[in-house]
Amino acid sequence: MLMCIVKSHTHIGDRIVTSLSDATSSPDAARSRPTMRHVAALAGVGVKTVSRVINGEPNVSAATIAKVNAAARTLDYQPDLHAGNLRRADGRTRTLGLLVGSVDNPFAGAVHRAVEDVALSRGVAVFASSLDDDPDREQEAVSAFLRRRVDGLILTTVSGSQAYLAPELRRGTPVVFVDREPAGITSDSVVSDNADGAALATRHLLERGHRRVAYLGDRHVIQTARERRRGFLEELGRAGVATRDVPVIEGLHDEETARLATLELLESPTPPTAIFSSQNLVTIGAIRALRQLGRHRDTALVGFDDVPLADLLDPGITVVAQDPQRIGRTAAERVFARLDGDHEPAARTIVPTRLIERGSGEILPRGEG
Amino acid sequence: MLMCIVKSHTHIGDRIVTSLSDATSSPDAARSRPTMRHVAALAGVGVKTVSRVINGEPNVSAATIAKVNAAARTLDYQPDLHAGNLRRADGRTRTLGLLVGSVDNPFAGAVHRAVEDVALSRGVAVFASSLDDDPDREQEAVSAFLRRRVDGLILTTVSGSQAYLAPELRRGTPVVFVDREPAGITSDSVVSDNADGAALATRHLLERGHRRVAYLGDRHVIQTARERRRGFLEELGRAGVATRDVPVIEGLHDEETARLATLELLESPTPPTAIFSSQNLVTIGAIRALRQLGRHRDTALVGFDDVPLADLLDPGITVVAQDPQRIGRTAAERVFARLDGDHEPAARTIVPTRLIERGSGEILPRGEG
DNA sequence: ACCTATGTTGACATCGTTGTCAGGGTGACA
DNA sequence: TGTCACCCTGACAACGATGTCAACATAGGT
Repeated sequence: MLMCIVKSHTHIGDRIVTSLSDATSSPDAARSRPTMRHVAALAGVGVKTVSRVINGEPNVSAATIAKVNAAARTLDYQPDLHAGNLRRADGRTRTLGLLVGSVDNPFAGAVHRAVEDVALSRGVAVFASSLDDDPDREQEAVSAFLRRRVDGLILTTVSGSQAYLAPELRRGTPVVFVDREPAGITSDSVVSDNADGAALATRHLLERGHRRVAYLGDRHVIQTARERRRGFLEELGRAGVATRDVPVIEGLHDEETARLATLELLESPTPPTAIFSSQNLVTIGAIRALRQLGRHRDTALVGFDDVPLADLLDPGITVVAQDPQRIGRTAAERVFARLDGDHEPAARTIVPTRLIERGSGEILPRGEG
Repeated sequence: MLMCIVKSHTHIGDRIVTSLSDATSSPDAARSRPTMRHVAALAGVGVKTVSRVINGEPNVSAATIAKVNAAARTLDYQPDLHAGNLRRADGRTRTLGLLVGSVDNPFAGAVHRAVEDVALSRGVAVFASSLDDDPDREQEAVSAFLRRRVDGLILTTVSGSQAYLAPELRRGTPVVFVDREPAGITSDSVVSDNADGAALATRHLLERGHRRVAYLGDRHVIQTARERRRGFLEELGRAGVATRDVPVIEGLHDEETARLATLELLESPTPPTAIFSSQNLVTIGAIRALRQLGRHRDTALVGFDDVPLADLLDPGITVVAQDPQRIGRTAAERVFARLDGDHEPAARTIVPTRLIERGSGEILPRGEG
């Protein structure tokens, strides 16, 4: 039982015959990946018919469907999605590119998971990459996504301008910015209300009588970091606190830099009675410093973005929690809405933040506690 | 300035002329994605020459390179990686499929990040999916990866057998199993020594005099859960503890089920003096239950797999930590080694675990503390 | 028996790219 | 001046699939 495949060429009369031994047992056949032509040959039908069966198109007889399916199963045939896409009318790769801060950050993990869930329900696979707040990585990740012809992009960005995406947007590729808003370009975005959340946290501390409140922030290039700083300072201003002497420490991007900065802050001549930390890793660094100096029970702390197990610490960590799950879901839904033909103007979706009181934010200023 | 593209057909003398208006300004041109033909036409060279420039092939004059690059930039041309792959000799998509427990689990996040780092250094993009310990999801995720022709697979699995991957393995696709070992098939795997780690945790508790030690485990279908249970029970056996009355609770898969099971356990007539929880979410659930009943200072707890902020809790949570970062890195390196032609027999790489004492595991049995 | 409507099927061009190959230009050397 | 080698270049087929279209078989109506 020898199976032959005839590849016809355009030159009339010129034919090349490629013979394969029995596809079910020969190592040769097993080594190369079966194509539709192999399935067609084994089933004794044309390739187009195989295509019809694989894609569930109508007008194929039941007997033919059975033959083709049997052949496909025998050969362990897997259609090549990308080859199909080359010719397919809609040109969709059923693939999405997701760029987050870092895939091992809990916030990003939650966003990712939500995006995946929406994508999965539509048979779309997700490329995930970590930004690491590096503009070069941003460029390379986006470029890698586009070279792979993703149907849509969900991006956390850090470079000064995303204008480089303008041509791609014009071609109709949906781009949704998450967590941080884009610059130099207009497109959908899904973000927390950073300034408002920061103001909320700040007001919470002010209401408890704190006047020396310190700000621990991420690098200034990061849009949300600027927003949170703004919300913090504006709230102080509204309360009539002179912002000149307020300790504003920026450029913190991981636990360790945050811990060291907090140590320095607490050991200064006039340490703050309360701290607002503007990011989850910074919050953790601040907690470590407070513990290290035994000051965690007399220095108030409110963090922006929730921290794992924050409720199990003593005191529990009061935070302005974002809703990463909802951010991710909403972003994915926007991408798919665009793919489904939504041509509304670009919209900014603001996902509310929520203050969760757990103890650390309710500590009163020293001398009044 | 009108740019024309001539598509020659095979029929001699039959030519179709497609005219595009100026590609730099017309909305028409901007809407469709530029191909090599567009770039070639604008640069006034052949497509193959464009291909050479884009891929950095040698033997192209400096002047031509400049012309092509200028045209590519003007049109914002992005090569289609998948179209190229169709013809390219090695057939590599520079893409990898990663299946983890859930992308929002900290263990999985760390594995993912490590895989990404290795992949990025080789220009390979990563598809990430969540397994959710659902055999159907496993099948669908693998199938989705294969239809997209990933170069390699890194898989956490849950179905009873991975024999369905045999044909794919025969075709030479590298498959590396992480965290859990495969069944029904032989391929590379990178895992923690689960039985050994569990025994380590158990011994730690036994050495401190505990005799009523409870086991809180994940679902029995999960290979690592079985291994950890085995290590636990074997260590009890070695210490001469009768395993008949040992509370072994299985089937816990999230914080809440673990919390409820722990509550029930602690409220039984003869509660354990120590708990071994075999997974990070289960550990967290157990912590919550212990706190809830105020028993966290008199009931010892050792968890398998580290928990975020475990060192900041009071007491700190003693764990047998895995090294997810190393597991991910090693798995990715194995995939690339296979792709680079390594044909050694399949190997199981065991990444050591490490007991981290933080307090909860050093609590002595009641009446002796 | 004849025509038409409908269902089934496969040949062929095509998607965007790369491999092959052959043709032409240039410079070195005899 | 002729030969040869080398560099540059582009026409063409091919990769694995789908869209188009025409051919054919079958059934139904006259």
